[in-house]
Amino acid sequence: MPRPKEFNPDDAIEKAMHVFWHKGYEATSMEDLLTAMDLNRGSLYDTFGDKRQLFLKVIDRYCHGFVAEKFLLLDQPGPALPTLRRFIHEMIEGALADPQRRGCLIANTVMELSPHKKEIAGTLRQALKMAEDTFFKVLARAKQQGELKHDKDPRALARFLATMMQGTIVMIKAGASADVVKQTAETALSILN
Amino acid sequence: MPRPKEFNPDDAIEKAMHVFWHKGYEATSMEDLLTAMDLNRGSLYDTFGDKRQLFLKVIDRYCHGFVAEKFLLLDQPGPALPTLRRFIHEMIEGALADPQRRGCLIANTVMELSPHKKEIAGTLRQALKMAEDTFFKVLARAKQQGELKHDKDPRALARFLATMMQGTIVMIKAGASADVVKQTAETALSILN
DNA sequence: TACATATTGGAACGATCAGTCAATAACCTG
DNA sequence: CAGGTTATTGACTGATCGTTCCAATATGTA
Repeated sequence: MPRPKEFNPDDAIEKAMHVFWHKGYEATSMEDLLTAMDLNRGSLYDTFGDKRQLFLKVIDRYCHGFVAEKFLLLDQPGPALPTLRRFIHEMIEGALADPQRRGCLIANTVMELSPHKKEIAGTLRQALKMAEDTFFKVLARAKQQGELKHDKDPRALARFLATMMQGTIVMIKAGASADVVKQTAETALSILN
Repeated sequence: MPRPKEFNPDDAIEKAMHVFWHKGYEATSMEDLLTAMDLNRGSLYDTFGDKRQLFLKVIDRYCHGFVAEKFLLLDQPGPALPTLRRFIHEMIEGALADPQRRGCLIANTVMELSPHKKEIAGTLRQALKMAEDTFFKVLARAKQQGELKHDKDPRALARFLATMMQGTIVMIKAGASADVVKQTAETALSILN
């Protein structure tokens, strides 16, 4: 049996995630990653492969270990619409609370890389689809429970909410004030009435 | 009087714009720009300064000579809401028709650079504010002309539309289908009813 | 004709880029 | 303790980055 690693690969991935999240893919250098992850070139390349492979792992980690967990809140039983409203609200509060205003790593990557790198575009589409589907489930439940009028289309509303969420991220990154962002979200949510 | 330039600086800026629009700021090299603009290093640096200054000129050009012109459509007299709907529709058609799905240079730059580069963030915020204000004007006019119910808030709706527009751009860059994008826009516009 | 300036093409700058490699150190098993 | 295996380390690669500079050439005006 070999010598064990001196670092935790999961922790290292998470540290790399924050760098990519902050600076974007192109602007992040291996030097940045090495210092942030606090390991040496050899260890990084041996463990995670090159920059592209590391980034794919980071994206995967962000989607499954960071975003998915928050969307779990929407799967709880009980009143659906209040839960949905609370979720949106918390998402916005979280994005506003980040002093760096990094927004969403998925949206950032969509904007930076999606048109060029096909392999990663698939993963990103999948993540957005997951968000849409989760919205759909909670909206369908809301309709079933009589919280949503009969003429509302849960699928269309889910797509609308997903799109609105991305737009909100853009506005937050652009420096919009908290008040304006929240008011705009309320306007958007009024479509559920 | 000196020898005149052999190239049209405006055309050169526009060519540079398309490169930045396609690849983003960081991923665009001076080499890319030189070949696209079809001029030499000396000419480029003498005329436009360094990469950062050139990019600022590009952004300015995009905002004033590319976007502003399209928003002029909203200033026409007559029925306001149909004009607004047509504008949104055309914006989406244009973005979908671009085979490269480059989205919006302003949104791209907000996502890539806004949190880091303060000087450019101001220009971007200004551009987004212009969009919001133009939406506001047309919505205020709609309300005045009785096309919009009395309980609707033009300012809130304008911010909503601006945010929705950005979200739509993200979805288009993420590869959403034309049908879904248009349906989602219709859902968003139903808020005006 | 002569001066002034722009273009051209390329050489070269230091810095940084992503990635490689071999020597060294640390650990586990036997 | 010894032998084997792997992690760590830091120097090193070639390529590319943005930028500067220069000498040669071309073209306008005075």
